[in-house]
Amino acid sequence: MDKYQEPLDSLFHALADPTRRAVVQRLVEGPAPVKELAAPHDMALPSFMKHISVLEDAGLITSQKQGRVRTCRFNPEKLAAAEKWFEQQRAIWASRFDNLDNLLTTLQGETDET
Amino acid sequence: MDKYQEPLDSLFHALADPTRRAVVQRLVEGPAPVKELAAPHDMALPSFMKHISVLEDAGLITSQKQGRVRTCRFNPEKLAAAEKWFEQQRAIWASRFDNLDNLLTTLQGETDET
DNA sequence: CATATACTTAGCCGCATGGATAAGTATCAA
DNA sequence: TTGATACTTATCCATGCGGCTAAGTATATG
Repeated sequence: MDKYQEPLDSLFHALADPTRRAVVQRLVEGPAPVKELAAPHDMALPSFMKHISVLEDAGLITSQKQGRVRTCRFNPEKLAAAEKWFEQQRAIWASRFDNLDNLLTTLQGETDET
Repeated sequence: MDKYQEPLDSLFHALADPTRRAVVQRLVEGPAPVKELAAPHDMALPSFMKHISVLEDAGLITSQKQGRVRTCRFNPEKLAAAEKWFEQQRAIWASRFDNLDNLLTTLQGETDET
């Protein structure tokens, strides 16, 4: 049983960590071996490898091993899926005044306080 | 001590759950009371309220109480911050062939296998 | 062949998360 | 003023997460 049924779950979970976002930010500039990726992070290697696994399971990166060295690469497809979700929400939000009912309830709400 | 020092941490964490994304998707269409938001989700109210708190702490939504009813609204600012991060990564990725070194190491890598 | 390198596997730990129930509070409706 | 409604607070529980160490494996390098 996978924990994340929906792809966006694992995707956003993977991005909800500064170490993992830093790895992605490094890999969009080009591929790198695990050792190089791990260097800036003050953390034991097995701990760091878990982050790599999370990113790989989410589909944000791929990796292959040659000899002793595992090289990681960024995979742009999944990021696009996330961006798509954002754009959909933004589009609906932008069209929220398309009918008068919405406009009225919104204006009403804006006169309230907590 | 907050768990998430960086705003993107709490933001992506908040979005890494289908219940919470569904709430956001509902709220981009307009404000709604907690009871209405909770209705589609087969979950006890206190459990659901935790999701609302997570979204509010992340800054994705706001809420105010009038009488017995707490009304929730979408807040677009934080979503924009996330979108900005995505765009930055996409921009760097798009410019990865700007120098020959990157191109060569990439072409080299594409002939490998796992 | 011996040693260093680059992971990999296994197991442990404390805290956070996502769910639950039970009981409390405040407001509105009859 | 009684009762229903809409949360709220408190507490509990199982699981997951992010870190650790210790030990193992496989591949260069001297």
